[in-house]
Amino acid sequence: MSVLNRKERDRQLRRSDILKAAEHLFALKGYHKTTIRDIAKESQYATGTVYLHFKNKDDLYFGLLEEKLEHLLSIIKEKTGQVKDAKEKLEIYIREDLIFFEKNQDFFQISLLEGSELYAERRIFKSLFRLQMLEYTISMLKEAQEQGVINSGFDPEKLSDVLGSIIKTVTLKWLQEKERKAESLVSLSDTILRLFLYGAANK
Amino acid sequence: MSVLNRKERDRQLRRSDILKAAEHLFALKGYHKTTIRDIAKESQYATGTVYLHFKNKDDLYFGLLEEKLEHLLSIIKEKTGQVKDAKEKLEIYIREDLIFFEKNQDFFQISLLEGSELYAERRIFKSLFRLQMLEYTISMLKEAQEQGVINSGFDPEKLSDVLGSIIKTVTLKWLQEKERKAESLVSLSDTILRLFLYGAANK
DNA sequence: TTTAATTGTGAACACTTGTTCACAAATTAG
DNA sequence: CTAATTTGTGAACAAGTGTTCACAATTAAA
Repeated sequence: MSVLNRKERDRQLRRSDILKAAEHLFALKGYHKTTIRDIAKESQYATGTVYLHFKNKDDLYFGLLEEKLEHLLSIIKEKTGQVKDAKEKLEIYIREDLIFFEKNQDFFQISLLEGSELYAERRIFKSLFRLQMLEYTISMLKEAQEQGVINSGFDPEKLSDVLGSIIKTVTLKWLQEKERKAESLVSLSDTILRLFLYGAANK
Repeated sequence: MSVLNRKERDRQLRRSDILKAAEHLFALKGYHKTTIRDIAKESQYATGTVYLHFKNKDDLYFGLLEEKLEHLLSIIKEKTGQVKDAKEKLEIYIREDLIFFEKNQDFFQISLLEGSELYAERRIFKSLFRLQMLEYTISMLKEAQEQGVINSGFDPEKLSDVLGSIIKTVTLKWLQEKERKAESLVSLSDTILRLFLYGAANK
């Protein structure tokens, strides 16, 4: 049994070596420009070994992406679970997004850039995670509308897209100018909330 | 001379045949999945002929993109040229963007999706057009701040990104649900302006 | 009409890259 | 320690694709 454990553990280690290399390279060069050979080399295995642990390149990339985003959703759900106030919920939602992106900035630098292009046709991503996240965000916004925090004139789905794109845009901008790393990404969450709720107008 | 003209005209016709096919295919399948063979076939020429008119694939794609966006910028500049009021300017800016995207929806369906991924490293796009558009938008927003229409607390560059991303998001959403084509894209410009200026909050 | 120049053609080239597979190495079982 | 099983290896395969080029077809010049 201890043998089986070691075997399994070694297997997991190898898998995780490869995942780590893949994450690093995808982050560095994006999906299209990262080859299986690259990943094998960086993780110091042979090309074929990668296929002992992952079905194919898509599996590797989308598995990674989905894993990360599922994690984000679970964090958000957990943190907002007990909160009743819609505005506070929104605040937490934005903040946790930013904290997560900041923590995983290497990976998301490219993922956010590649944006929707890749996802447009990948079954997994389209069906599984995305819908869940969207569903959660929409329900949160609807709640805010019911509580009178958000104007009911707006379509919640559209609002969800807009909020998501603002977060994405601000994150990308932050990532690109991280030389002057004066401010942390999460420190921008107030700005985003304010912009989303009250707009850019001068009072 | 009339001979020379016919020659040149035929040449332009061929060039435009190819451009048209390219536009159609890029719109349909995106940059990566459109091959020179595809373009040649659709425009009913041989593969090599494409290279008689365009240096390479990049040249074709980015030429097309840049041409379109330069056109958009020129329209915006023209329409806002005589307008003094910052809010009205902003209104026109948004409206003309939407009109343009609606008019060129085939092309932008994919271009917007592919988003920044491709551009990240292409010299031309990075330097030439993008900066001009950004510059114009920023100056417009600064003017709005000076006129007291927009809160000076926000960084104009960030605002420009956010506004751009809202327009992009709403456009993409509209493109994707164009079955229920009840509303035109341009009819959404009020919503965008309102959202951008006053936010989603309930008054 | 014949010759020269231009233009179109698509097969061939060069390269990339995801994936497989026969073989080697290592590990486990007897 | 030997045989059997599992696992790792990287060369080879297959498919795709941007680009070129020798040749053919067409057009212009003489």
